Amino acid sequence: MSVLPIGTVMKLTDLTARQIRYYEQQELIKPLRNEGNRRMYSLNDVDRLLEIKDYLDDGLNISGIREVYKKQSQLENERKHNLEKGLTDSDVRKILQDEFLNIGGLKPPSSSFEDPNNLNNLNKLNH
DNA sequence: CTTCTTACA
DNA sequence: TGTAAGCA
Repeated sequence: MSVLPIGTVMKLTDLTARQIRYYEQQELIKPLRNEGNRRMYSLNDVDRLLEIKDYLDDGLNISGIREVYKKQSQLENERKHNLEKGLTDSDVRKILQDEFLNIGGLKPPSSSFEDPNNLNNLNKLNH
């Protein structure tokens, strides 16, 4: 996956080597190293660098961007975790929607809440 | 020639 | 962030 030397990435992102290495220090990207200790970047690294430029333009600082990616991988893990329990994204949305309706007391136990299968899903979700 | 690390008028 | 130095 990682085959691009820093020189190529510089041209592709219009960033200086200094900046690219600095963002690595800040753990915004994690390029691999080849046998000669040279940094090798993937296309995903390039995309991320381009993203970082946009965030910087939007006024975010390094730590702010770090938090964005942190929360991002956080949600990513939750999604995977739910999938492991047999719940698709649409299942989760449906369950969450039913919860709101019932908490508000605006809707008596409906078909969905009395459905054994949905109760089972709720229990899994509240793990 | 390209990249790496370290350091700083 | 830029840039120079000394290696690899």
